[in-house]
Amino acid sequence: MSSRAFYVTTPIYYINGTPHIGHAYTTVVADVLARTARTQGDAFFLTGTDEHGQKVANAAAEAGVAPQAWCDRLVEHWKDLFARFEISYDDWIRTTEPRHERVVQAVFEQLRESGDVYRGTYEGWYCVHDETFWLDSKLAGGKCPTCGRGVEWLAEDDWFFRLSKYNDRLLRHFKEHPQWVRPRTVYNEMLALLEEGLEDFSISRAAFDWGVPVPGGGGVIYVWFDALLNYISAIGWSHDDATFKKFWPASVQLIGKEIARFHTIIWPAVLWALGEEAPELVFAHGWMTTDGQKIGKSLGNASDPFAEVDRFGADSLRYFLLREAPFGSDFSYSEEKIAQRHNSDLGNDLGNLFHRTLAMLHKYREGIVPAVRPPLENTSFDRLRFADLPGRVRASILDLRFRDALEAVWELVTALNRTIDERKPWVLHKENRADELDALLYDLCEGLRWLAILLAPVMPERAREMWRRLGLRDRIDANWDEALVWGGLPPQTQTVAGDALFPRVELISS
RNA sequence: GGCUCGGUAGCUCAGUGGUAGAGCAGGGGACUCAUAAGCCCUUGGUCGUAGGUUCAAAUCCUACCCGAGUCACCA
Repeated sequence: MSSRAFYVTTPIYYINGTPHIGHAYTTVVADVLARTARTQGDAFFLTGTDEHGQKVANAAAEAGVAPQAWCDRLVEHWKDLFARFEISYDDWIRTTEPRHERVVQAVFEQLRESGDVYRGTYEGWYCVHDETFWLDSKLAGGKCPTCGRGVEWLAEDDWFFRLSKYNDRLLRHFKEHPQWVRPRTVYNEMLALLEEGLEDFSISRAAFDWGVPVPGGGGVIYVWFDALLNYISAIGWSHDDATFKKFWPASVQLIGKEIARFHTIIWPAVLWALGEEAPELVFAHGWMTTDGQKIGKSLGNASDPFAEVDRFGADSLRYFLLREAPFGSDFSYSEEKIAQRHNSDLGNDLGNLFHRTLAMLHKYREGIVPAVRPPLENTSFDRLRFADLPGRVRASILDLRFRDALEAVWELVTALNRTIDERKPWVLHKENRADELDALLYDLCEGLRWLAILLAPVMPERAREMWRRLGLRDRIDANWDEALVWGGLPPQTQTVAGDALFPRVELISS
C-alpha cells in the first residue's frame, strides 16, 4: 500500500426497498478494510444511498408519498441496519443532497463543453419498469426480456456520453493493469466487452423528472451517471481540492458483480473525460446463495437481516461473512452454517480460550495480571512464532483475502489453547510453582490482548468486550506496529470475569 | 450458440510439473482450568471423463461431460 490515504467505497444502495443481508455483506467488507487501514494511517470509508430514478419515483407513488419523503423514510432503514452491524462509515452520501447534485451538474457541464457529452436522438423499444432500452432482437415475444412487461416505442432527444472514444484507452488500461479488476473472472468478462467494442450511450431521460436536472433543461440525468459520481462528489471534487487529492484515486471500490460494467468501463471513462484517474482496484464480490439460488428480495428468499443480528449477534455474522468463503466467489448462506461457525470457531476455540484463561487467573491470582520476574522469561509459549502475525493479517486483509487473515489469527488461538494443555497451569498451581504459573498466565493474557486487537476490525463489539474484561483502558484500535509488541499488557491489571463471549446457539434441525 | 470461470476427502476449500493438503463433520485416547469446550491420535480422495506432451501431471495441451457466469445499459 502506498503512503497516500486509504479510500474505500461501497456501492450506494438503491432505495426502492428495504435492505437485505447481501447489502450488509458488501458494507461489512468495506468496514473491515477501513478499520484495518486506520490502524496504519488515514482512511476514508464512504457509503450511502442512490435515491433517483423512475423505480424510486414509482415506489414512492405507490406508497402515496412524494419521492423525497419516500427517500427520507427509507434511508433510515439502511442507516439502522448498518448501525446494527457497527459500520464505521466516515460519510454517508445521498444522491438527493445538494452537495451531490451540484457536482453532477458541474460534471455534466464540463463534459458538454469538452464535447464528451453531446445531443442525439435515442430511438427504440423502452421498458418503463426497467428504465431500459431494448434492441428489437432482444425482445422476448414483443415483451421486455427482463421483466416480461410490455414495451413502448420511444424516440426522444437525449444527451449522450462519448464512451466509444475511450475504448482503446480502456483496453490499454486493462492490459497494463491486469489486477485492477478482481476477481479474474470479472476482469475477463469486462475485457471481452471491450474487445467487442463500445458504443456511446444516453445519459439523460426525458420521460420522467425524478433525477438531477440537466443544466439548461432537457430532462434529468440518467440515474447511473448520477450515481457513479457519488464517489467523487463526497470527497470534494470541484470544491475541496485538498480532500479530493488526498483520497482520489480510491484504493478499493467494492461492488456486486452485477454492476461491474458500470464500474470498470463507464466509470473510468467518465473519470478520464474529467481528467481524473481511474480507481486503483474495483473488486466485484459474489452472491450469497441459498440452495444454490442467489439471495435477493425479488426471489423472496432473503432473510430479515435484523432478525439474523438478533439471533447470532452482529459480530458472529461479520465473522461468518468473512470466514466462510474466499472473498469474490459466491457462497452459500444458511443459519446452520452460521451456527456452526459461531459454536465451533467463536464459542469453542476463541470464547472458551478467553473464558478458561480468565477463570484460571481469577482462581489462582484473584484476576490480577501477574508481574513477571524476570520479565517474559521462563515461559513455554513460543511468541516469536507470532512476531510477523500482525503484518500477515494486515497484508491479507488489505489484499481482500479475509479468510486467509482469519485463519492466520486462529493459529494464535490454537497455539494458546495448546499451551494451556501442555503447561497445565492447574498442576503448576498445585505444586506451588508460582513463577512458572505467573509467566504462563501473563503470556496467555497477553495473547488474548493480541487477539482483541487483531480481531477488532472484524468483530468490533466482542473485541471491545474482551478489551474491557482484560482491564485495558487505552485504545484497542491503536497502530498495530506500536500496540502489537509482546509484553504490552501492563502487570497488575485487574481483569473482569464474566459470561461466555459467544454463548452456544442451538442448531436448527429441520 | 460464442466467450469466461470452476469440477480435489461426507461438507467448505488450499494446492498450477516432482511421492495428494487444511478446517469442519466422523472414530479413538489422555486430561480437567473452561461454554461436555480444549488437547493428542485417527478413518477418508483412482484430484469430472478420455486421450496426449513429459523422466515425471491435480498441475501443461486436446476433446467431451457437468455446474456457474456473461453476451451493451438488471444497485
